[in-house]
Amino acid sequence: MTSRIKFEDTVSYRLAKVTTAFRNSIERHMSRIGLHGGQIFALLELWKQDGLRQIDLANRLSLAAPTVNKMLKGLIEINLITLARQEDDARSTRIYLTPLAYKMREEVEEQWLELEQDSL
Amino acid sequence: MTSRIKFEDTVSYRLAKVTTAFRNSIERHMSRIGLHGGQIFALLELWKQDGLRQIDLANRLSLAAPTVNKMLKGLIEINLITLARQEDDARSTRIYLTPLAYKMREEVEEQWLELEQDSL
DNA sequence: TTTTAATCATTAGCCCGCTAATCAATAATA
DNA sequence: TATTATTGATTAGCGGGCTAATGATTAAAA
Repeated sequence: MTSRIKFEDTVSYRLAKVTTAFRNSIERHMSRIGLHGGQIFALLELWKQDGLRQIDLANRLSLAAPTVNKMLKGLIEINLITLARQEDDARSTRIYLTPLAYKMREEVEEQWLELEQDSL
Repeated sequence: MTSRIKFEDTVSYRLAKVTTAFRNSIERHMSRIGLHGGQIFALLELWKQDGLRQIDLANRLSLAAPTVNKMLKGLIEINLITLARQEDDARSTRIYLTPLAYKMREEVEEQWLELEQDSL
């Protein structure tokens, strides 16, 4: 007879449950202002520093390059960022927030605080 | 001047970081035995009780029906489950583990324990 | 200088979540 | 009984994560 783990009693199991629930919570809150969960984090970084390259953003968010690339397309779609190729290095593109993105900061902060309440 | 949140200092922000890191960790561990992160949880439930309907599994995992449906296709693909239509109710299908799925339990438990170590 | 290596962005394709919409079958009601 | 509502599975489509593979550009090395 092999040892049987009670998965439900493990930290990992509970953590896994929490993660999905929390991701849903972010999505629910941010959808109220027309955003998706992941997009917030890109905006946070760009509010701190505009004009990042994709690779910089990927590093700061600890995400893979294609993940960021796809996310940026979504942000361009809803008019929150623009991409501009660099003249000094034709490989990279720089990411710039639109005026709309700066305006949205307050709304995001509101939802973030509500999320914070729910999370506790 | 509007109040500016330091997102990095919020619980939600840190929790969000943890969620992605943890999901990656599950994926990394389970990929060693040819599984994906989400598939584990379906197996856990079916080890507890075989022959569930899709809707039952969805409820127990707190997942949407299409999510489960898609996941099951992946599990069929790697020969871990089979689906069988019910004769008493032609709407539902019952999910049955294959012998291979029962054999894999030990491997999964091993990886789960390693994951547990990493999570702490 | 020419070749090679490293860097950045991108595409393709997969898993894991979701919602909305559809279809078939069953249950409930008029 | 005939109609209507509910249920279960499925499809389509999207966001958000990943790896692998390409292509273009730049940097480094021979």
